[in-house]
Amino acid sequence: MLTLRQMRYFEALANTRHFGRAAAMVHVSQPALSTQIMEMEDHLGAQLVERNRAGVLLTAKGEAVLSRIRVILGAVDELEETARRRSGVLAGPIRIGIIPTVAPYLVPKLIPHLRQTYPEIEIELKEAVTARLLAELSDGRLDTVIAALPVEAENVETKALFADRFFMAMAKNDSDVLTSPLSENQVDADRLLLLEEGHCLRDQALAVCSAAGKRSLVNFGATSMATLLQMVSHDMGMTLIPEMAISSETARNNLKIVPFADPAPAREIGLIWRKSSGRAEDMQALAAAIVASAAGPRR
Amino acid sequence: MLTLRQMRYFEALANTRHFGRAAAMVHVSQPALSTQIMEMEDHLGAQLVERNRAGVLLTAKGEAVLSRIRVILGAVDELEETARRRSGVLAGPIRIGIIPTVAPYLVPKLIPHLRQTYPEIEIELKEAVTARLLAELSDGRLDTVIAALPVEAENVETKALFADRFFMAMAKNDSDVLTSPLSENQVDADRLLLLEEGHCLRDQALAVCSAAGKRSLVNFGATSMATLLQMVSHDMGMTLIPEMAISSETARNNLKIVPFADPAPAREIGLIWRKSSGRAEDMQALAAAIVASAAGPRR
DNA sequence: TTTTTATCATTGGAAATTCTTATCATGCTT
DNA sequence: AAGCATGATAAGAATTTCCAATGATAAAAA
Repeated sequence: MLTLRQMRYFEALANTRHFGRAAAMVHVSQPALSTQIMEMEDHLGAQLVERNRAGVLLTAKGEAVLSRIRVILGAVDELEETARRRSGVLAGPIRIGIIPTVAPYLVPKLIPHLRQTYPEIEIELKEAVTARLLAELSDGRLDTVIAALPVEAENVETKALFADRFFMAMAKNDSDVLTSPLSENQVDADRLLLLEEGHCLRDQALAVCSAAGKRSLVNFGATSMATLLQMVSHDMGMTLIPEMAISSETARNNLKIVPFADPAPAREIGLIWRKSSGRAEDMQALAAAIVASAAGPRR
Repeated sequence: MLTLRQMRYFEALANTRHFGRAAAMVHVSQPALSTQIMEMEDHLGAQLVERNRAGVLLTAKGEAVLSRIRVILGAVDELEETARRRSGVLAGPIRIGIIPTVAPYLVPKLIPHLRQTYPEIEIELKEAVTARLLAELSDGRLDTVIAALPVEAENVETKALFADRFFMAMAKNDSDVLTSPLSENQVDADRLLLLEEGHCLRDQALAVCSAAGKRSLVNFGATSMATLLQMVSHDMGMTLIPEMAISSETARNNLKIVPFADPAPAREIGLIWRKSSGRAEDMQALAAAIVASAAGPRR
């Protein structure tokens, strides 16, 4: 069996062209190195070096083998270095899944914050609906998921991060005159616009407006909050908007934001990871970073 | 210390996602594999796999390590295969040096002959004057040299291949009328054309014509036999031509070839290799191939 | 609940590999 | 011929790797 040890010895031998000095270079006795070189030649079925009084020469085949060995040893060094360099909290790769009704508002604050706090972090992001994210979490393609709690998943741990209150968004010139603060049963379910199937916010909106039974007029199913609010600003209806989306989505739209009466309905955003991941420390740090970047710039 | 064994075990584990099956795949017990994986994680200072009842998951770092490991193992396989594939007489790489007054006449016959007889041979050729070839032979950049004997070199073995008689070449319309066969002192040293310094044929020509002391008229020093005979055919003088060069060099030139009286002067072509090369078998085979291809097509 | 099952970790001692020291063999140098 | 430098060989010690048996744990079944 060919070993890295043999390759390292062989490279030393090729560099020094001398068994004794090569042995010293790899901190081993000369017979030990001799033996390994011989075993290597034996295993490869070829003479790699020529033994002379005046030192050692590589055969043509030895040269060919040497150049391949150098490539291999280089790759091994790289492997060791990259694997080892990253250690500590949130250092190295982490794969995060985020639901679409959170991602656009959280990511622009979270990522820079993480990069600054944990310079060695390597973030990979995935945006999808909760069910898909949980599936990927479960088979190991994600390390953690940011979604609305509660979630149905096994073998996971969960940490609540913050509550995200709901508001009602409608066109500034909407003819409906609603008392502010709003009470939940004032909402006309026929005018309620929703995200497409699968988004948890869709279900939450229906629950809040106690309209699960009724058929919503615009059953179009928007693919994103931005699209949804675009529709709202064209007075096609109204929708529930989570607090964290307000500042970025109302800046450029013709929208009026109406609060609900206390206790305001809200969703709870949480962090989810596999119990078996052994990354509790990373997860606590990540949770803190999320809370900080979601809350920080708000004030 | 990271080992190939650990990498092989890890790859099996990544493929099977199961310690027991991975262990079976590499023909080892499960604890043995477990231990190696743990040592690897320890050494790299990073968790590579996540242990679950429902199998095994790779961490993000584990995935990164895996892809590098696959590259490394692939390179090792290639190394083993290419090194081992070639074995047997004159199979694999051989670096041959040939002097310029032999190469153009021998190589076109020798190379096809070798390729046919030893299909796995990989020939690398170098053409240079004897001194340079012997230097490269001595420091291992060549495996063998084809040159005129005797040579001054240490730690080498030598095998005489064949004698190569000298003839005198002159322009067909040369005004000198020489008796044929020629005796050596008939040559007018002032008309003798020579190769440049360093070619053994230059010294041999001077020796044959016993003109070492005299200054040759055309001290131009041609760089090759072809050039030299070009000059001869333009009636700029005459020169010594070795027998092996005659057929190809006279075909297109306006030359007259005059033999010497017996015993005709000749050079001896031989094969030279390092005593320590351990390739005596290859060398005997090569010698036979050279004799066969130099003599064969002559009759 | 308790039991069973599946899975990976741990332990203890055997087997194998690898190492060191001492010595040998060889060919060059003196 | 003796001395020197170099790599090979030998014998036993140290280290690594392995296996078989067992433990620990959590999910699945009873």
